[in-house]
Amino acid sequence: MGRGKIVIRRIDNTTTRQVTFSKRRNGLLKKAKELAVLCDAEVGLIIFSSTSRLYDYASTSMKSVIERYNKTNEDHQLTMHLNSELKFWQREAATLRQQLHNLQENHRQMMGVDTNGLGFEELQSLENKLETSLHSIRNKKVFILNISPDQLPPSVNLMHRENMELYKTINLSRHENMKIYQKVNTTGRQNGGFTSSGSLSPTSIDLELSPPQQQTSEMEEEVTKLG
Amino acid sequence: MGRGKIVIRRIDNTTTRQVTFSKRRNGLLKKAKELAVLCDAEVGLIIFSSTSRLYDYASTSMKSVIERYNKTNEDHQLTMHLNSELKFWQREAATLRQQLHNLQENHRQMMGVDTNGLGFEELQSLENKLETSLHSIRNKKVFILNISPDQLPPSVNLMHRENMELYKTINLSRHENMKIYQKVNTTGRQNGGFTSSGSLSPTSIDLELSPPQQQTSEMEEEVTKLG
DNA sequence: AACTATTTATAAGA
DNA sequence: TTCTTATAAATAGTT
Repeated sequence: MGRGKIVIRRIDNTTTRQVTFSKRRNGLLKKAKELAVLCDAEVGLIIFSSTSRLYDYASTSMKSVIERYNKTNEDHQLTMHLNSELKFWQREAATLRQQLHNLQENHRQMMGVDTNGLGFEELQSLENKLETSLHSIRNKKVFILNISPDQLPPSVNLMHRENMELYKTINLSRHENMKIYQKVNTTGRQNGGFTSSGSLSPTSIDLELSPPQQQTSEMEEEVTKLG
Repeated sequence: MGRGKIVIRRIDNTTTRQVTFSKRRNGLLKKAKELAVLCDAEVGLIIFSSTSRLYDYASTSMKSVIERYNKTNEDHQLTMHLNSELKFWQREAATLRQQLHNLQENHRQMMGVDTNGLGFEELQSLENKLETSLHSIRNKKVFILNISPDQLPPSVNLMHRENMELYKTINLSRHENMKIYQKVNTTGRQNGGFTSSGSLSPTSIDLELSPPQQQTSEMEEEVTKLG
């Protein structure tokens, strides 16, 4: 805004630079004042010339402006910090919620509830898992019983034998069911109409004890804990 | 610089004020940047809107600008303080110098030197002062002598009596001089040609002792100190 | 947020 | 530094 247009870069000529500094400094100070008055703003302006001379303006007082600035800055930094922390915990909560949900679903399926959406193969897999789990648990129990059969009441030993018989019977029926399924489901595999309802579901039978199959090292570790 | 000229006072209309704030704030920030770049200056600008929102610009960093400002301000305040202190002591020195000068002049006059610029009346006044002073001093001396005349060597008592006689003689001659002056100087009073030179000046006679005129309470106070 | 008639700022020259 | 002036830039009021 003058006789000629200029590009905004450092003015090389010292005299010109100083003259321009003087003019623009006054212009800037004037406009700072105007903004403060017109718009009811608190304004602080500090200018150091290249020769280190100070020129300043503050609508209230520089002390007040700087203190307010520092306070605002502190608040801002605190806000930013709290914000990032908040986001971290929100993400953490979302992850945990997801994990919880997965676990709940898994648990419901393990408990034989909410298995309508599962195909046979999935049910089979679930059954196998439960079987494995049951075996493991039974083994542990049997192991404990074997350690001190004499210390248990005779009624328990009786029950044990009784259950062994029942287990054998059930195991046989399971193998039969398997054969039937393999005959029916020679080709298609997706949701072949089999559900976990009725007497065909092995998981619905509530077994308490397993036959006395000895299991190994893992169990011995448990024994040391129990001893 | 717009469709109409405006006066620089708070804009009452809220919307207009906010719009103007937005425009002028941007303009101010732009000009602050331009000044910093064009003139190689360090600039810091802090603006709080009336709604307490912060807008700021610093050519280096606000921290740097504020630190430099505080440092400069400290230096400035220190300079101001030293300056005022300097001025105080300069004034103090001038006062003392003046007092010293006055006292020196007075002393010279009391000593009978540099009395050329004085008129007769002034000389008379000076003489009276010296007389009074002499009386006072003599009284004190006499008082001391009267306290313990036996403790002094006989030569001092002799001198005392001798001086008493001399004092009477001189006193008489002084009164004669006074009469002569009053005859000569019946009308004019300003520097009537009389100076402190020659045998007419009573102050040039060196008297040591006064006649034994008793003086009062003031002297008794002095005695207690001497005792 | 854009537009534009004006005012204002200022670059260059004296 | 200060003044002048042609011109660039900013912006007040309007759409």
